[in-house]
Amino acid sequence: MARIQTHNNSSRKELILSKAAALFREKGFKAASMRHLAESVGVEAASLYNHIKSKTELLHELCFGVANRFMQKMDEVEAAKIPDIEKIEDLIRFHIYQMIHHYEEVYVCDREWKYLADPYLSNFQNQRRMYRKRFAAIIESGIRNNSIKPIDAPTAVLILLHAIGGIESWHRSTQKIDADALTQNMVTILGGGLKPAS
Amino acid sequence: MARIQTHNNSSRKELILSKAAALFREKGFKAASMRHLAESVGVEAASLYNHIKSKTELLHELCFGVANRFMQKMDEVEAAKIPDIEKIEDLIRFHIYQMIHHYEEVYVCDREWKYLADPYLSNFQNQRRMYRKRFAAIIESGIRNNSIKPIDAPTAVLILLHAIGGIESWHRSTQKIDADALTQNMVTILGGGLKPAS
DNA sequence: TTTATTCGCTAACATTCGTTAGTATATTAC
DNA sequence: GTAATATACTAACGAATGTTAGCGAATAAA
Repeated sequence: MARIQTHNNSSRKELILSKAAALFREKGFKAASMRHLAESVGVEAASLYNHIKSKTELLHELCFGVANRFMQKMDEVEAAKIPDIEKIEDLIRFHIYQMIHHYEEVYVCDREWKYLADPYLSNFQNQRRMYRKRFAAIIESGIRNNSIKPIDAPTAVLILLHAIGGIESWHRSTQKIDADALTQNMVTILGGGLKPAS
Repeated sequence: MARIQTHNNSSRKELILSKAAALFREKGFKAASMRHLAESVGVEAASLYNHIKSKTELLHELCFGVANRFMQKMDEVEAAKIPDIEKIEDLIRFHIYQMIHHYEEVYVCDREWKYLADPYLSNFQNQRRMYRKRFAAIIESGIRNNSIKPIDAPTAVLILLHAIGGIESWHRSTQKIDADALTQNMVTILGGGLKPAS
């Protein structure tokens, strides 16, 4: 019937993407149907295909959009001339920030990537593995110069990343503390577990 | 055609349950079909219904089986006469043990519970909320007697539980350290983040 | 104003889904 | 041996899925 946005506004697809992120997060990728998505966009299901190629394409774009942001941050942090422990806290803060301010996409990227189709799936898994390796390398560097407790670095990375993923629960919580306080608490607990007893 | 187990062996359903856990974990509840499950049991899809009521019933039983084990452990820990910090480490070790030795069910309980049908869904969410409250209460008690750093207890619980959920990645890892070392590392990092600077 | 393009719609498609009905066979109980 | 029960099978159902085809109206370009 009526077009919702003017023609020259190319952000129609971006609206679909953001609605898709919310829907995939709420229902899960498999349980979210194109008809649901269409409804939340305010359009019939078939009309979506004037803007997108397929349901999976939506997942591709969401996942790699998020992944690229994290990779870019990792580049910056690696290049920075600051102590290792600060690099880690910087990364933790970035993760938390992303989780809070781009909740839906980050969550989808975190929990629904396994439904990616295969050229993309392997690519994504490689990027993920690489990211964790680079994170672990920073921790190992910190261990060598005694600014970090001697622990198994891959295990530490695993703990950090999943702990941050838990903000999901905070996000849904009714009586939530404010974002800054949350960040500070997480850095205290997670960072505190890394620093050697002084 | 041929029955796979003898009649008086009542564990046919348990086989289905354990195959379901593995399948739900691998594919996700929605993406796992009864025909896939049947294949992995070695039977036609319709035959499953001689043993189970529905697909959702499988999820119920998996989720509440796990949830009940954790609730029972919490009862024990609360009743024990040991310092708060030891209670917490005890719980952490229990979580890790469960995650390692009952991986598939625990994972499914953790990540797929949202597909429970509604009398069960609310029930499950309540139990979950209650469990976290009781966990947080132990932390708060520890804070009051100065054996734990003054932090936001609900946030700490959230971090702990999700960090442990990350063992999922360890489980899939090719070059994994052994389970005891993993446990020790996690207790060091997570416990270390809680103890006050001395 | 005419022409081309964008973007909505309805209708329909082939698959896949969970599940039921009805039947046959093998085991157990008597 | 006979009756009863447990459990496997084949066939089929209605519903929901992602997606395509084709059409009409609105916008942009000429």
